[in-house]
Order: sequence, then C-alpha cells, then structure tokens
Amino acid sequence: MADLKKWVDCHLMRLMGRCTPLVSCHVITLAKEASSLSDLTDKLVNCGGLVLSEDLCNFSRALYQKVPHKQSGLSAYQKEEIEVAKLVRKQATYKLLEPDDEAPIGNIISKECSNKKRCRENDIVEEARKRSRRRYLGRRVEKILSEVADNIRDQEETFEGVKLTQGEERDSWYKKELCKLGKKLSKEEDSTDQYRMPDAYDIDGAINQERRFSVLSRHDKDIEGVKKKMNPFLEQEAWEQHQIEKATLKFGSRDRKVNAEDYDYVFEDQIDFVKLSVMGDTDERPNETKAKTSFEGLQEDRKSLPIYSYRDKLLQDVSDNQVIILVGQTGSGKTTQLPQYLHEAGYTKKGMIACTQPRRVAAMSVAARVSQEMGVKVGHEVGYSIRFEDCTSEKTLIKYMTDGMLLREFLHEPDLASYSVIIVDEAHERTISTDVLLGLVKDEACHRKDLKLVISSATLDAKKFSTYFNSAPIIEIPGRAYPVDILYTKTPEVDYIDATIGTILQIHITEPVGDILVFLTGQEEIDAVHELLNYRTRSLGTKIRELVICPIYANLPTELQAKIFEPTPDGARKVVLATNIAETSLTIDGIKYVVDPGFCKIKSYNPHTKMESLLINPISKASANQRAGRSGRTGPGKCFRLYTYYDYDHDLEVNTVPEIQRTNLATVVLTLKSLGIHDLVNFDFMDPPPSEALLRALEQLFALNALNAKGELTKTGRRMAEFPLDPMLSKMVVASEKYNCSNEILSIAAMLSVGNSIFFRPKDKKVYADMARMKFGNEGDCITLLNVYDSWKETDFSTQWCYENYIQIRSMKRARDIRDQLEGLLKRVNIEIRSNNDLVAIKKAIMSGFFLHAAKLQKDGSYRTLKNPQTVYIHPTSGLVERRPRWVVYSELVLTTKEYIRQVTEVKPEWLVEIAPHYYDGLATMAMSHGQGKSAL
DNA sequence: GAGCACTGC
Repeated sequence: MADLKKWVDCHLMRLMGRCTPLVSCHVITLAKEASSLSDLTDKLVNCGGLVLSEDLCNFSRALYQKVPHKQSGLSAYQKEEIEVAKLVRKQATYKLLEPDDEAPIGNIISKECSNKKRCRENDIVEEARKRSRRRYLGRRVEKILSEVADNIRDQEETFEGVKLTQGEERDSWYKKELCKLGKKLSKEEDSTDQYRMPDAYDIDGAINQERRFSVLSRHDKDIEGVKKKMNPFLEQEAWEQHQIEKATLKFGSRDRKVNAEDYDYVFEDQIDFVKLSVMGDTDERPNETKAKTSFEGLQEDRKSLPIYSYRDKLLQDVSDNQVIILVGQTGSGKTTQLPQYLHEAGYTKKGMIACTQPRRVAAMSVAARVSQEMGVKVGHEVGYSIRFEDCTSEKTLIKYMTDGMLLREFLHEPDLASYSVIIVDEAHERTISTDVLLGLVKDEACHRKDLKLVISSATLDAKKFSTYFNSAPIIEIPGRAYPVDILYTKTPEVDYIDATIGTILQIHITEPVGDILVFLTGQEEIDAVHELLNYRTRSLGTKIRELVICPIYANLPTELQAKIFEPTPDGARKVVLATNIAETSLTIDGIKYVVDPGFCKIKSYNPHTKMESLLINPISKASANQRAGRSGRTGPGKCFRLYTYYDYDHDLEVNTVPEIQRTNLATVVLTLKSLGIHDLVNFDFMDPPPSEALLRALEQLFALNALNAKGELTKTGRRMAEFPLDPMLSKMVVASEKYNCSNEILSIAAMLSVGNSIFFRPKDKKVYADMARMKFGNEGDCITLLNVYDSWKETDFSTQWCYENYIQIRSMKRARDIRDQLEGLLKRVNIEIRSNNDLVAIKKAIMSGFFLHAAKLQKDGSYRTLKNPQTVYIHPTSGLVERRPRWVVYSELVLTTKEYIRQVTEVKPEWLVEIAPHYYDGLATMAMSHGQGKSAL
C-alpha cells in the first residue's frame, strides 16, 4: 500500500507540480470508488488541480489497474452510493438538494449522498486549510519574536550609553516583556496541548463529531509525519464507517423528526451572550418626514436637524475662537449644515469655505446634497474637488474636497489665501493626509489670524484634538442614532469563524426581522463563511426563513457589489459579509444586527527591515464602537461581539494606531520638504511618527537625489514632488527624460500605482488566466504591465478585451486616469513625451527609480538584497519566478508567509554602478569578495 | 506555489 502511495505521489508531483499526502490519499480513495476507468478520469478532473490531458489519461489508466477494486465485496450501501453518484452527475445536483418530500426514494438517497460527499470533501479541505493557517500563524509569531529580539539588540548597541527618553524606555521595556512572554508562551504550548479543537460546524448535524475530528487529527498527524507508518486508507475507512452509521440513521428518519433534530442542532452550539451596555441612546428620534424634493421641504428638513438649535451658539463660538473642535454624532447634520451657516453669516465674503472629507464619494454626495438645499447647481456656489474631477468654478463659495486634495493645493498656495474657513471633517479617522493637514493648518493659523478652523471629531478623541489646538473649545451636538444593545460572549471564542456562523444562525432563528452585518478581515474569510453558511442553511431546509447572503469587499466587481443595496425580499433576511469597507465607507440600510468578531487586517511598515506587512490584528475600541453604531441607523439595533467584556475592556487599544505611525514616510517627507518645512523632527505632528521611520525616509530621498547632503530639496526633488506618486515611481518618471522613454514609463508608473489588482485569477480558471498572462511577455513584471496597457490601448480600451484576457477593467480604467493625469503633470515639469522601444532604455529608467531595491540571486534560488542584506524570494505571481535572473530590482518587499519581492525586473549589475554610483560604488569590490570576479559585473 | 483590509493625491 505504501508503494501505491509513493507511486501516486510521484505521478501527482509530475502532473500538478505539487503533492501533499492529503491529495494523494484522496486520489487513491477516488480510484477505489471509481466504477469504471472513465469514471475515475472524470473524478480526477473534477477533484480540482488536474487538467484533462493525455498524461492524465495514462495516469488514470495505470492507477485504475493498480488499485484493488472492492467492487465485489462492496456493501449494499456502497454499491448504492456508487449508483447514486452516477445519478447525481446526470441530474442537476442543486435541484436535488432542495427539500422534496414527494420525491422517489432514489432522489432522496442521491440528495443525502451528494450532501455527504460535499460534506466530507469540504470538511477535510477546510480542516487542512485551518491547520495550515494555524501553522502559518505559529511561524509568524516566531518570526515576529525574533524580529523584536533583533530590534532590542540593535537598539541596545546603537543607544549604548545614551540616555533614553521616557517614551523610548517604555518602548524598550515593552519589547523586552513581549519577548519574555512570547518565549514563555511557546514553551507552554510545547509542553501541554492547550489548543482546544474548534467546535465543528456541520452540514446536516448527524455526524458523530468526536469521531470525525479524531479522524481528522489522525490525518493531520499523518501529514506531520508524527506517525511514521502511513496509512492512506485510514481516512477512508473511518469515513465509510460514518457513512454507514449516518445512512442507517437517515433512512429511518426521513421525516419531521429529523428535521426537528437538525433544527435543534443550531441551538446545541449556541453561544451565550451577555448584554452589558447600551450605546448611543438619545432622546431625540428622527421625525418621520416624508422625502420632500421641493426647496421648502428641504428647508424644513434642515430645521429638523439636531444641529439647527445650536446654530447661533456655533456661529458665536466660531467668531470668538480661531479654532473649535466639533463633536457631532452621526446624523447631526454637521457636514451639510455648518458650511451653510458660515456662508449665511458672511464668511464667504473673505474667501471660500473648504470642507475636507477622507473619501471621494463623501465629498461628491455631500456637495450634491448641499447644492440642492441651497437651490444652486453643483459646481457653482457649491462645488467639490477630488482627484480626476474638479467640479468648481470662480463662483464657488463652499468647496467640499478630499483631504489629500487640500494637501496638494497647499503645494501651490502655502498660505491658503483663497480660504476663510477650513473644516476638517472626520478628523478622528486620522488618515495620513488628515494628520499632515492638521499640522499644516495649525501652523498656518498662527500666521493668518483671520483663518478659522473647525475640526470635527468623535467623542473619544475630542480632548486630544482640543489639547493639540491649544485648548480649543469643544462643542458637542447630539445625533439621531437609535440605541444599540451591545452583547458580549460569556467566554472567549476559540475559533471566530465558527462562532460567527453560529451567531448568524442564532440571530436568524431567534431574533425578529432585520438584516445582519458581519465584519470579517478579508476576501478569503468572506468566501469561507459564505460557503459554510450555505451548507448549513441548506440542511435546515424550509425550517428556517430564507437567508440571502451578500459578500462585499473593495475588490469585488461593482455589479456584484450592488447586490447589497437591493431590498431584502419579504420573509427573508439579508446577511452582509463585509470587510472594513462597511465600517466607514458605505452605509447599508436596514441593518439591525451587527456581528463583530473583533479583527481586521492592518498594514504596517517596519522601518528597520524596510518591509511592509499586512496582518490580522484585534480592532480598537473606537473601531468596535463604530462597527456597533452601524446597526442603529434606521432603528434600535443589536451588536454581537464575539469576545468577552473583559477582553474589550482590557485588551483592545483605545484607538487604532494612526496611519502616519505605520507607513513608509517617503512621500510625506517629500511633500513637507517641498512646502519648505526642513525641521521634520520638530514638526508639530499630533502623533509624531517614529524617528527611525523619518530617518529612513530622508535616507531614501537622499539616495534618490531628491535631497542634497544638507537635507534641502534638489531640482530633481522639486520635480518629483509634482507627481502624486511614491517617490521611487516619481524618480522613475523624472529619469525617463534621460532615456527618452517617458511615454512607456508613464504607462508603467500608472500601472504600478494602481496596485496588484490588474490580473484577475478566478479559482476555477487559474490555468486560463495564467495562459492569458503569458501572452504579455516574460521580460519582467514591469514590462508585462506595459505590454498589457499598450495592448489594451490598441483595442481602443475595450471591455471585451479585458474579459478575454482575465484583466480587471476597473483597474485598467484607473490606470488610464492616472496616466492622463501624469501626462499633464509631465508638461508642467518640462519633460517631453517621447517614445522608445528599446527595452534596455526602459529598464534603465525603471532602475533609476528602484536601484535601492536591488537583489542578487543566491545559490539556493533565493535572493539577497544588496544594501542591508536580507534573504528574499520572488513572489510566485511574478513572471520571473521560474527564470530567476541573476540580478533584479523590485518595486515592493512584503512580508506574508515569506519575504516576497513583487514587480521584479531583470537588470545588469553594471547599470547599478552607472545609474547610482553614489550608492553602489562598493559594488565591484563586493562582487569580487563573493568570488564572482569582475566578469560578473 | 501565494492569497491584498481600506483610503487618497
């Protein structure tokens, strides 16, 4: 038997390029089950990962001959199962899954069988996935701990004998504690098996849980090689056992009783919640005013807003103080009303009123609303200004804009002379632009005493903002939110995915009508929960009302996103599975229940290793409250938190770490430098970024020749600052002048700055997607992107072409917009558009931007970065992952499961010395010391 | 052989 397994392993390796014990066991099982050769081939193709080919057919034939067929010795049940499996394939599977009491017995069996099959395959795959994730998280903990340890050592070496500030001391103490704790934890984990198996989510509730998991655990141990003796049929035997048990149970109880048991099952793994707090209970309730479109109606609506009664007080405060902090709850009307009040009070006579928003849609929709209320056209007295779209005119008095846009305007008008009032809305979100903006307007307010500032924030941070703006008065305006009951679990949940599904079903069965909003961390998780929910609701059949499941995340195609806004059919309930996008960016009507597992993905930047990472983190209290508030928009709501009150109280941070403290600051530094701010260390940031991050950014800009040795902006630096791009990309654009290829470089820069969402790779069509991608050349990822853009342009920006080539049209359109904008800016810095087909020239231009990110191939196939050497790997989605050129430059270095470099371009080492002699003058010697000799260069 | 939350210029 072991030989058979080896044999299968070997062939699968060849056919799929990979093979895990799980897969080969599964394949052997399939072979055993197969009723004929063609059936086996069919099964193999359907099991995923294998493509029908001559090779596969040969393998299938050989396998079929090798595997002992128990056909004759099959139990009656198994025979039936095979027959049914055939039947199922013939008929539409999904139709059979619908409850059908009248159906003949054959159909019922097939229903059971198809269910079971799915259940088994999915359980195993799901469980394996979970385990791999656990292992991955374990590895990550190790990695982080070693990083922290390194960091401590470095710090001790660097700051030896230097007196540390209080903050730094606290930081180092914290890191040390973290290290100790981590070591302790990993010891404990080794000695005792502390991990509790997650509660099983089940499809039809009839499986013996204990046994099922014991099988899976054994299986896992097989994978781990703990059990030396492999038994590929272990899993199958045990499974057969289940099937028989289950089948006996099911045959006799195909009636209400079974249904009742199924129904009960949901309550079996019920999660206990405790209600501990109510939030946002205000006495005011929105008037049930009907939507009025007439001007008078709008004016009445305006008067019914909570802010209306504060109008005079607000105007008084603004005239008495230069800065005020406005705490306006949701629904208070601050964003739409305050600018109008100020306009009516005559502030617009001295200049425009600017109101900044963190998001484009907000700026646009608010401007539309306000212009309606004022009875003017958008773009006239009321306008908005966002990237790619300036909807203002000379007449404009009230201007809604994104915060990034105002920041750009600062570059050309550092005194903000055209504005009399600046309203920074949603300042508590602390985006990088808001933070920089706050520092700048605070400084500007000192020089221009007539400039009024209104900072709008959430309750929690009001004090902090007030302190920052020299004890500015805080004005609080109540909102119109309904009360939200907050429920916590009694005990911590081990597996939050399980708990999430349990909670959703619990709400669905026990709570009155109202839609559910679930916060998950990413696309992968959303897909998983979607699938599992489908299985569980399907098994409950007509016993529960319909559950409409709608996923939503930013990368979801727009037409699918629209689904969440469709009204829920009568008698059904909608479950929206969302990422953080639903926390602030979009509001869904009818949400009454929020399920909050308490996690989100956060990007962070480690200036020490210059590496970015995107990790799952616990959310902050502020974020938890924001999520809860999403349920009380149209009526009283409930928020189910899948953590205990103790966890909320003790373990969650009060606020999310502001973005400025966890990003690469190169862009920010370049912007500030071009505004003439030289002393960055003493720049009045509300929360100063780590000084190491500042130093790294300065270093990087110096290397790019944007700053001179004194830290002043150079001519190149000034040109670079014109572009709304990462400094490395802007450097590439500026350098393209020298190589006469600005046309090509513009496309590359635009494509790179839309991110990694160009290629579309659906799970089931990976092969085709990859084949389509191959068409765009294998000269390096940047060149591939250029080819994609050019081909798209040749088809006259065809949508059809995108579909055919597995390319996301949305990203391409964005790239086109960015490219157009860059083209305009290129003229401003006097660079001509020139086209050049010479790949060497293009690559040299790319390298002028990315020479800091150079890496050299090692013997083992990994790469080593040249400056601050680290071992890195080419990301598997890169076109160069197989070819492995000796020398490369990359655009990103991201830590996920490994240290991956993305968007890789092959280069020649002598170019490094040619393009960046100041940075790489030691390269020749280095190469020699590595035994490569000068010839390597 | 991975797996990218969300914004913004």
